[in-house]
Amino acid sequence: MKISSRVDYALSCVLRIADKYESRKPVTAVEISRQEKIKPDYIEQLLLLLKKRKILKSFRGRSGGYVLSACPEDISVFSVVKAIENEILKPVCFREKGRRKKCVHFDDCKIISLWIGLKENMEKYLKRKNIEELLLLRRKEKNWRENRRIR
Amino acid sequence: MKISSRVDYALSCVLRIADKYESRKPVTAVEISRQEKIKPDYIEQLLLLLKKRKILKSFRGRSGGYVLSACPEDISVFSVVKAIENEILKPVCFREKGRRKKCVHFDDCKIISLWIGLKENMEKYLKRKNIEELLLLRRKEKNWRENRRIR
DNA sequence: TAAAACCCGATAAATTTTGTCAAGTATTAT
DNA sequence: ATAATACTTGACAAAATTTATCGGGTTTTA
Repeated sequence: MKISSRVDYALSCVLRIADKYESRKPVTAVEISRQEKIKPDYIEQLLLLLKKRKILKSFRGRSGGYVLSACPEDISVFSVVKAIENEILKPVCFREKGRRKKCVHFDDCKIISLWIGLKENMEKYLKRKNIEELLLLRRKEKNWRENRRIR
Repeated sequence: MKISSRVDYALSCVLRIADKYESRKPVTAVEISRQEKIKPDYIEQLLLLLKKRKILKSFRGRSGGYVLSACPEDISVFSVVKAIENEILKPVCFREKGRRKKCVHFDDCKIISLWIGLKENMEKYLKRKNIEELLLLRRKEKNWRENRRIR
């Protein structure tokens, strides 16, 4: 199991836009594209999903682009993941395949409840993490490196 | 993201074998195959992995089969998942692709630490769950259904 | 009014997962 | 002994999913 690259990229995009949150200047897809080395068309897909879920707002026209629709602290990692994937983990019963509609041992199969629990656990974790937190981590490390360089 | 069917099936297998833990009778791949409607060859692959990780022991020959190598309570769901998948979640940095060996923004990219945290969280959850627990859930429900039927 | 940016959907390419098959070796009940 | 039963291994084809690309729009503003 892997985190999909789309989710990972989406998070990068949000972070790039969050970097400019103070200045309130919209960030364009092309700008992010240059920074992240991803084609703008591909980024666009992600930004649109993020916008649909109200994580981003966009301004059109010549000096347009995307901005956060809330402050970094109020945007959870979960909401970003959810915007892209909808379900971070799909609890599927693999015995429902074929012509059968229900799991062979539907009544006494408790495995799916395990995956549902796992999913809830993951969601709880991701809800605790927010964009601000990731931003701070980056900045702290950056400062640390810059201080090191000076000496 | 989905739990792979292999993990799900492996867990079913372990549960089927655990059902017979008291009687100490080995359970054969064909037996499980009939119960779970999966081809025996496919099940074999999973059983072998489980055996390699010491979750199962096997007896060869005419009246052979598989048994648990520990009591159901001492087998965590995590160990089963680990036997099949090795890593429940691979924390990958998607910016390492292409000719570049390292992430474009290696130093200031903290996203991967997020996935590492998520992975640890998932593992913790799965370590708490054991086979006995799943077994009890099944049996409880079964009894409940049977009591209902009698009245 | 042209440039810059957003918007949308279809589809091709790559990767991963899933499942099948074949050809063995080892063990034991009879 | 030996046939039946079960375990062992590896290669590979089919299916599903993910990833990425592309083309053709519309809207807005310097």
